[in-house]
Amino acid sequence: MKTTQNIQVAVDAIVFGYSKEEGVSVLLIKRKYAPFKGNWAIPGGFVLDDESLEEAVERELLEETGVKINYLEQLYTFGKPNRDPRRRVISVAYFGLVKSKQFEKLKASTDAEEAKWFNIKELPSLAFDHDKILDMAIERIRGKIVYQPIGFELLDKKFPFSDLEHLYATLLDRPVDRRNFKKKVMHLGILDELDEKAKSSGAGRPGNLFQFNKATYDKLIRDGMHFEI
Amino acid sequence: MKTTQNIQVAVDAIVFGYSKEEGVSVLLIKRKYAPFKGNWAIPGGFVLDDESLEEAVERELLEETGVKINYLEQLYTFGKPNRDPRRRVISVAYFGLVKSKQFEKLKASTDAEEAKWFNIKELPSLAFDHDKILDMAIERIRGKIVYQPIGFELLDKKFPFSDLEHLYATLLDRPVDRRNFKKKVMHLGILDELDEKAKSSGAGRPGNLFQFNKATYDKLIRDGMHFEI
DNA sequence: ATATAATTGCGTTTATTTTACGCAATTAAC
DNA sequence: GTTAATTGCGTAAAATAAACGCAATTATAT
Repeated sequence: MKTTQNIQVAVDAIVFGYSKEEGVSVLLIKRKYAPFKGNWAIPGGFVLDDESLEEAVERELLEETGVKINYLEQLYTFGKPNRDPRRRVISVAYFGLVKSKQFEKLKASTDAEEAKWFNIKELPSLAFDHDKILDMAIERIRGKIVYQPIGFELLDKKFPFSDLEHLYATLLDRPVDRRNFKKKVMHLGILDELDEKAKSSGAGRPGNLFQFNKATYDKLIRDGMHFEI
Repeated sequence: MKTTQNIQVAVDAIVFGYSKEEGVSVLLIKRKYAPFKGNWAIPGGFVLDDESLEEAVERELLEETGVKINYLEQLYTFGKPNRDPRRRVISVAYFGLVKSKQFEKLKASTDAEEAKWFNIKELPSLAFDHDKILDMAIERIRGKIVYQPIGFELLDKKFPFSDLEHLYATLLDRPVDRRNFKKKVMHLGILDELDEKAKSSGAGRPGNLFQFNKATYDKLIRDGMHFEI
């Protein structure tokens, strides 16, 4: 009742990073081997027989880019018969987030000739059907940030409030009223205001640092709270 | 750089149906073969080398249950190494909807000894990790019905307004104010009110039939409309 | 030192949306 | 004809979101 299948299973990871200077960026690699040698692509690779999909993602990311992700969720599985010119490959795409601090250290290796962050407004065209995958990931992060607290996964553990505001404005690509935004976010009751001040990042009055309180968030969610920005 | 993989790719389909009398139901099959012989399970099977994932879902569903689905979307991919006791299987789960009319005609065959609709409030425990998959599907349909017009895919093409109201109340498992609900839905401008009256389904005053206008919906969405119930 | 520009912190007012609920009209069943 | 069920249309109050004012704090330039 089952014919021997000839399908390979891969994972891909669309990883986003953020900094106030660079905006929202995505991690891409330049392919070292054919097909699409020299083209930019989403990092990823084949799943080993005894590892979970998530383990495969983390392994491939570390191998190809040196990056450790902070948040990972499944995006979509792409399985059209001819998406890879060599053979049938279905690819389970994940979408991941890294914290600001991790943002710089990249070291390409194995299948990747180079790893690099690209601002999501200045993307090259990609190998395979990776353009489509990336589009879907960008749509997902934009859609999700308003009803799930994933924005905090892109910031450092402690951050000035203005960073959060700037992240939302950048990602949603629209102005955010500072006062209403702060009212809304603080009213959720999931941010702890610390006693430390941010080290002056230039001009202006430095404010306190804030920190996302996941335990409180989980508790509130259990009690029926509805997160929305 | 790539070791020969020994992973099988399957698809599963969680199919929901609805009728005013039976409520929201899900289509399950009783397994004819080991493992889990005689257990209820989600319909599905292995993907053939040259078919897309969606084609595989439709083929398996037709084979195992005789049902043709009206709406199909990908749910999640399950890939933990030991979810199938025989060998490594990753399963791409889809979630589908059928219209009320299709609701009755079931004919089990191939791997299925029997196919049957189960109300989502009276579910048996299932083979493999199918309980988890089904939970996720129920969560998805509940979550999605409020921000995407998928409810109409469960009703017949023409339906009395009260059916729509009853569907939302049943699925969301909370009372819906008839007047506010109608105001909200009609204000979206995506339902055509027909001149036909529903044939009296019992007592009370019969109202007009309504019909979802997908063309209008698509146009409004392009113009930035936001569907929400 | 002092003025200037940048940024934070705390408000108020107005508009919009959601929720709660009243009540007459139509129809089938008794 | 009366009753029960259901539809169709509305209004008032409550909650939420949007628009905007302005003083306080701090680094930088003069």
